Formats: sequence, C-alpha cells, structure tokens
Amino acid sequence: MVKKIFIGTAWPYVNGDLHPGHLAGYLIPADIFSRYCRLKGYQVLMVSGTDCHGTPITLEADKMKISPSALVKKYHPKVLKLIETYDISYDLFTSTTNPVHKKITQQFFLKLLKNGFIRKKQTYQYFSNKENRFLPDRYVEGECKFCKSKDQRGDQCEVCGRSLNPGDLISPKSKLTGSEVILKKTEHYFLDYKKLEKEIYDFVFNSNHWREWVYKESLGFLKEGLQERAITRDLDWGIKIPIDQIPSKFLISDLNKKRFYVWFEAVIGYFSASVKWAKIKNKNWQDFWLDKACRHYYFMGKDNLIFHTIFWPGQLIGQRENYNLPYFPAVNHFLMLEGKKFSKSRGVIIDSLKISKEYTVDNVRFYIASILPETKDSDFKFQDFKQSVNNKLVDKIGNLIYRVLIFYKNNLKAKIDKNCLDNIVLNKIEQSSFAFQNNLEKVKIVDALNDVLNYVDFINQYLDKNQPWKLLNTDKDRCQEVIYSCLEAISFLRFMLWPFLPHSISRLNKMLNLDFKISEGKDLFIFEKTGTFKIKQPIKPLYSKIP
RNA sequence: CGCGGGGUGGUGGAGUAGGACCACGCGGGUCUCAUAAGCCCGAGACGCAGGUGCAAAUCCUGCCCCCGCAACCA
Repeated sequence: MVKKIFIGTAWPYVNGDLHPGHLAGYLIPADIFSRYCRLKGYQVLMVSGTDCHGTPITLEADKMKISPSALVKKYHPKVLKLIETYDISYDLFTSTTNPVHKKITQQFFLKLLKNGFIRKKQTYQYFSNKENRFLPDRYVEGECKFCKSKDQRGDQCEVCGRSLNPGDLISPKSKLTGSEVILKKTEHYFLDYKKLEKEIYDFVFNSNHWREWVYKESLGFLKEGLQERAITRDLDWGIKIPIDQIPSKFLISDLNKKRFYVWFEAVIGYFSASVKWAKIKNKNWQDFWLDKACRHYYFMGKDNLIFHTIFWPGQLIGQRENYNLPYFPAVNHFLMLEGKKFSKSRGVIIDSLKISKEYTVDNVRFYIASILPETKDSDFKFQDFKQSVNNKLVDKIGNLIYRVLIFYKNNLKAKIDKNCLDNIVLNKIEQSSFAFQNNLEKVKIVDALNDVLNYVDFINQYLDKNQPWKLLNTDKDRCQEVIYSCLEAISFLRFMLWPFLPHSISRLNKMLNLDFKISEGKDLFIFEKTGTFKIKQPIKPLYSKIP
C-alpha cells in the first residue's frame, strides 16, 4: 500500500515581504521533506496559501491608504513569486480569500455550533470613537492601574509584568492615532475548549514521538487548563458569519458587523485547500483527511506551535467527522540575522528574492538547510554563508562530481567496459542511504544533510586511496572499476541531494542524460545500478564560489 | 516562584554520570584526476557559583544571559 503524506505549512501573512526566517522556518524544510517523500514514492499532498485577514492587514492597508483587498492583491503575487523562485513544491498555494475557504470556514463553524462547542458571551473591548472601530489590546496604551507606570500596552504591563485585561489601563489611548479610547460592550462567539480538553489532552499525551520540546510545551500549556476562546471579532475585513444558517436562539446582535477571528479561520485553510485541490485536479481529499493511514506533517515557526498542537486539533475533533489530526508538527525555532531578530522597522532584514538572484537559489537553500533552527534559534551570518557554500557545496560536493565526470570523459573517453561496482562503495551507499532516510523520516533535516556530506567525504577519500590517475597507466581495469564505482555513487547522490538542491541536480541529470522516474509506489531509494553512463552535454562545474 | 526551550573549541551542531565527538574555520604536511579543489596530521571548548557521587557537560540548588508562549499579534 502506498504511504500517504499530507504536508501543511504555515500560512504567511500578507502584510510584508518574506525574509529568510520564513524560508528556514517552514518553506525550505517542508519542501525538502516533500521532495524526499515523492522520491520514496509516497502519495503526497502539500498545501498552503497566504493568510489575508485580521487587524494587522487592515492597519497596514490604512497606513498605505489602500483597501485591505488592494493590499492583498499587492502582496499575494510577491509571495507567489518567492515560492516559485525557490521552487517550493506545493500542490496548491492559495489564499484565505478564496471562495472555497470561505464556505468551508462557515461550515466548520456551523458544525461546531451544532455539536455544542460554540457559545455566545458578552465582553468589553477597547473602542475608538474617532476611528470608529474596536482596537486590539496591544494597540491601546495608558497607565497601568496596578503599578501606575505610564505608556503601557493594553495586553501587558512591561514594568510590573502583570497581564492586563480591557479596563486595566487608566486613560487609555489609541496607539495609532492617540485618540481617546472607551470600553464598549460587545458580544461574540466562543469556542468552548473546556469541552474538548479531555480529547485534546489524550491526543497530545499519546503523541510522544514529537520533538521533545514540542511535546513538553504542548503538555505544559494543557496543564494550566483550556479556556473558551473567542472566534469572532468586530471587524469588516474577514470571513462573514453565516447568519441565515444560525438557529435564532444562537443569534447575537450586529452579526453583519462581525467576522471570523483569523486564528480560527486560517488553520481551516489546510482542510479547505485540500478540498480546493481535489476539485481542481479531480482527486479525492478524503484520501488525505479520512484515510487513517495518511500522516499529517505541519511545518511552522515556534510562535505557531500552540495553534497546531492544541487549537487546530480541537477544531478538527469538534467536527465529529473523524478527520486526521496532526501526526508530526515540525516546529522550528527562529532564524536570526547576525545575532538579531529579523525586523523590518529596525532594518534587520534581507530580501529573499535579492539573495537568490545574487547567490543562486541552490546556494541559499543549501546554507539555510545546513542551519535550520530545528532544536534552537540559529543565525544567518554572511561570512558563514560564504564559507559554508564555498567549502562544503563547491569544494566537497561540486568538486567531487566534477572531478569524477571530467576524468571519466577525458581519460576513459566516457566509456567503461566492465560494470564492476566496488563492494566498499556499495556498502557505503547502502549505509548512508539508511542513515539518511532514517533522519528524514523523523524530519531531522540538518542531520540528513550531514549524512550526505559524510557520504561525499567517503567518496573523496576513496578516490584518494585508489588514485585512478595512476592506475590509468598501470592497471586500466581497476581504474575503470574505481571510476565506475564513483559514477554509481554520484548517481545515487542525486537522490539524496535533489530534495536540498533541485536546480543544480536537474542540471546534473541533463549532463548525465538521466532523470528521476517519480511515481507513486516506486521507492527510488532502493539502490539500483544505473549501469551505463552517457555524457551528452559539456561537463561543467555545478557550483561556483562566492567571491 | 506563570509555561516551556536553550547556553559545549573561532562558528554551527552531537553528547542525560566513567575515554568530550562531528563538520567548517585556523596551523602544518601531502597528492596532482579536479573549481589554488582533494587527502592526512595537529592546536583549541562544557554560561557562573555551590552541592551530591569513587566519578558530573550530564543529577540537585542558586544566579546570569538568549528565545517563544502567557488566551485580543498570527
């Protein structure tokens, strides 16, 4: 039976350009994993899209004096361009503004309502008369009523450390315009996580194959007990509440002025994008969401952890449809830039598109893959980048491939009489392949890349020990055997490198007149001799040094 | 005492009690097929202070530093 894999990646917010933190946090690791799965012959579905709703979008749009939808139209293509440039292999990359998503979000809500997990509740929120809108706590500042510190944000006082609720600020003002802010009564729908707590706890508790810190963090969060959580906001930008379909006893006032809260809606995108993909491609989304043999992998930064291990599973459980829950949340820490957090306002920023043009996509992919923040925050340093690419990718990997191919072409006229694979090489291929797959199955991508580098080192050492350049005059048969063994080793190397470096490995395929025959059910990591090596195109180095 | 993660040679990582390991960088040597590439050898580290143990990077206590979350930022 073909293994089924669903891959969901975090939905990038469309209020700015994507920086290398997004590449390292989910785009590149998810892509490496999905390419590996495809080579293994698994049935893969990888989806995501842009997250287009929420207050930050409306605020950014206001700042630019355009409508939220105009802002989305401006940024969505830029995100798409980046994904195409880096060749992130989504089966569908959509956005939360697509109609299928709207409809499915409303259905999710209605189902939760029907199943008794939604309740209505009155709260007080900060409201700006001048701006004529409710403001999130963090956009309001005033004096902390506990310690009397001035200019504290509405969500927390940084001086005394207390969490603040609406009303805990004295003379609150809008952080955006400085205008006065009042407390206003408003009614919202809440998702009652208390009722789902037991099932969520069982789900998390039984997931002890997760990365240890992810497991502990999720359990730690549950330890404090879940509470009901608002799923609607007083906003005019977002997905509308399906008023017509709500039983009258559940209706609340001003529903036409409310929208679904983005946290509730964005994660449903994983499901709605799958449904949309199935419609477009005429496939079954049920293969991935109802077949218990399908495993769900999610890739995201650590700021998104709780949404994927607690809240989203809760939403799925509440559907009572027996949908597949996350199998493995590949949560990454953060990528820093020269020791600092990426920050547009502080100028700590690199344009991902620009560096791909300047240094090539595969160079950037290689470096980022080598420093993925899988266990703790990691650091993008330009000096490291250059060293890493020049020494590992160019000198070790690139040079190995080049020295073997050019030797084969120049000294053996690209022809081998006897296809005899050295046992020591065969053993290494099998041993590395095993270690590599073992790591990738556990989404340990940095370790898997190290397996590849270790394999390359071995082949370089093998060449030095056997010195085919000397054998050329003393023992031609052995010389052919050594070079043939290296060619087979390189041929297999293509499979291990392609997930990391799709562009250059495609070039290598062309040089060798080979291709990947990817098909569901066919495991390309089972070693098979390539047999004969034809060289049709001029041999050129795959990589060049960064000056 | 809100929850959790982290601090190991210059850099990035591995290592949950008994020889501190890997890769890059650095120093030296060597080959010459190759992109001044390859290969070999070497120097160099457990955040701080206590404690338990025959033995601590690892367990305990206190402190310092970095990061995420803390339910209205997603």
